[in-house]
This record gives sequence, structure tokens and C-alpha cells, in this order.
Amino acid sequence: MHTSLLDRLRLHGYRLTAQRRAVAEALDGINVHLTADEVHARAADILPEISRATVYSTLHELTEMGEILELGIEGRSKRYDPTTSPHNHLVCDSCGVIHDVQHGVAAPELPLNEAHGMAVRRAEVVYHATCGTCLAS
Amino acid sequence: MHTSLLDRLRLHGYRLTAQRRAVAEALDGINVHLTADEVHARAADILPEISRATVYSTLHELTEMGEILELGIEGRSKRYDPTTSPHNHLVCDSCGVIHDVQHGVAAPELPLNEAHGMAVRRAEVVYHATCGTCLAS
DNA sequence: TCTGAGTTCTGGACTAAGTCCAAGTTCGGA
DNA sequence: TCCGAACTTGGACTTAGTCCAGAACTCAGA
Ligand SMILES: [Mn+2]
Ligand SMILES: [Mn+2]
Ligand SMILES: [Zn+2]
Ligand SMILES: [Zn+2]
Repeated sequence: MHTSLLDRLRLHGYRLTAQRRAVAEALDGINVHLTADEVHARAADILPEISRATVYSTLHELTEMGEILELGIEGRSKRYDPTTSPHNHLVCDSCGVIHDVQHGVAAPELPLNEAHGMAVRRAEVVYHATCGTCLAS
Repeated sequence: MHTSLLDRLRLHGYRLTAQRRAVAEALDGINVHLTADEVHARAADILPEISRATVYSTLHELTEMGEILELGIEGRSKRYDPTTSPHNHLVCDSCGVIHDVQHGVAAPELPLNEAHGMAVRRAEVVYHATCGTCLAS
């Protein structure tokens, strides 16, 4: 009884359109971190005439719903992550590739006296590295 | 015998120009996180005809030398940090303001079995929050 | 099944941040 | 002082993303 991204869009009161279906299908079940343009390319395999604007707007809806995560990495285009359970990321600063870090690492809590009166939502740990491919070149 | 940013540019073999002087002076001694355009505005107070391209290139030189840090925050313009001692950041996701987190927090190390064969350079912790001003509006 | 109001989609224009480059200027070692 | 290498400039360009007016579609209700 796996509920798909598409089912959950419906539950949130969005209309079911061929475009949302295509974007959901492009993301469903994958475990990589795609850019908006990569999502657009995959969605266009299913629905060739889908526009970039619609892909962006659907990605924002899914992010707003908490069904995917939007990852903003250092000067590069954002990437979208269908894995929403708490995890951190390992990033190649040279080519931008991202791996999940699933186990054994928890972000330390922010001491209250450092909070500057701000409401802290979450702490994320980003590991900056260089991948094998980039090291070789 | 405090060595200024400018002195250190000289030590790295760069020529001393009025433009580098102006950028160094714009950054020296401050403890806030300026965007490139803000640095340009401050530098232009000292040297009105300085160009954006030169400010960008000087910021990159200083970053390359390790004399300032380039902070890339979620979809916004990069910010430049003259404080290079290890510290983390607390970011308002709504307006982009950044505070330093100096004490009591260390990023956890990445377990070897999670490294995907990559050479990890550093771990940073980013605290995502909403500042008082943004909460009020 | 049909309708229509409200939702959604489209494509193209637009913006913001940053990069690139050819031409002119300046620095500083000899 | 001289001169080549280093540097700066301003404007064109790129990339990622936003915005919008008009056209198309969805789905609740009759
Ligand atoms: Mn992930
Ligand atoms: Mn800082
Ligand atoms: Zn890489
Ligand atoms: Zn704020």
C-alpha cells in the first residue's frame, strides 16, 4: 500500500494533471539528486510538451508539501531529493555530485545562547569533498 | 603587528593596486557577511570607479589564498566572510541574514564507510532558522 | 453527460548573479 | 626611466530561475 507522490498531491487538494503525473513519475522511487532541468528532461520523456515553468512550479509544490527536499549547494543549480527522512549530504565541490549520508552522524544542537533569538528549524551537516573522477582529472 | 589583508595579498605575490587596497579595506576588521555587491559598494566609497569584475576577481583571489571564506547559501548571492577561524553559521531562510556560531559546536566526522571513496575536506553545520524580523512580518 | 468557474499550463520575456574578454592602463623589477 | 607582465574596465554574455497574459484543462455540481 505504497502511496505515490501523485496520490499525495491529490490528498493535498491539487488537481491531477498529466504534467504533475509526469513530474511525480520522474521522481518516484529514485534515490539520486536531480536538478530541475534533469527532472524536466525525465518528465519530457513521458510528456514531451511539458514546460520548464510547470516543472519548477510542481517542484515547489512538492517541496512546500514536504514530499521532496530542495537542496541548495554552493553556486550550483538546486537539486531535488525524494528522500525526506533525516539525512545529510556529501558533496563534490568540483562537479557538484551529491551522495547521501545516512548513518552514524547527527548534527549537533545549537546552544541557546548562540541562537540570537532566532527560531531554529533544523541543523544540516554538509561534507565538502572531491570525488574520484574529479581527483583523477 | 597586525598583518592586514593587503599585506597578505602582497606576500602572496600579487601586485599592490588601488583596487585591491579598496577591497581589502572594505573587508578588513568587519565581522559581518557581505555580498559581492555590498563589498563593491563599500570599495566604491574609497575608489569610486572600481568595477564589479575587479571586485569579483579580488574576492576570488582572497578566497583562493584562504584569507576569506566564500559562503554559498541556498539560492541567494554568495557572502564573503573575513573570519576564517573554524566556525559555523546560523541562517535566516527567509531573508538570508547570517550569524556566526562560534562556541560549543563541532561538526561530527564522517564515518569512513560513508565516504564513497571521496576525499573529505571539511564538514560544515548550517542552522536553518527564522529571524525575529521575519517572524514578525 | 455537460458546463463553467477556477486551476493549471505554456512559451517567451525578464531578472539576478556571476563570468568572460579585448583593449587600455598600471605596476614594479632591472 | 622603461617595458613586459599583470591588472582593470565595461559591456556582452550565460545560467538558473521567475513572472505573466492568454489558452487549455479539471472536476464538482446540475
Ligand atoms: Mn539526499
Ligand atoms: Mn562567519
Ligand atoms: Zn566530482
Ligand atoms: Zn530574516
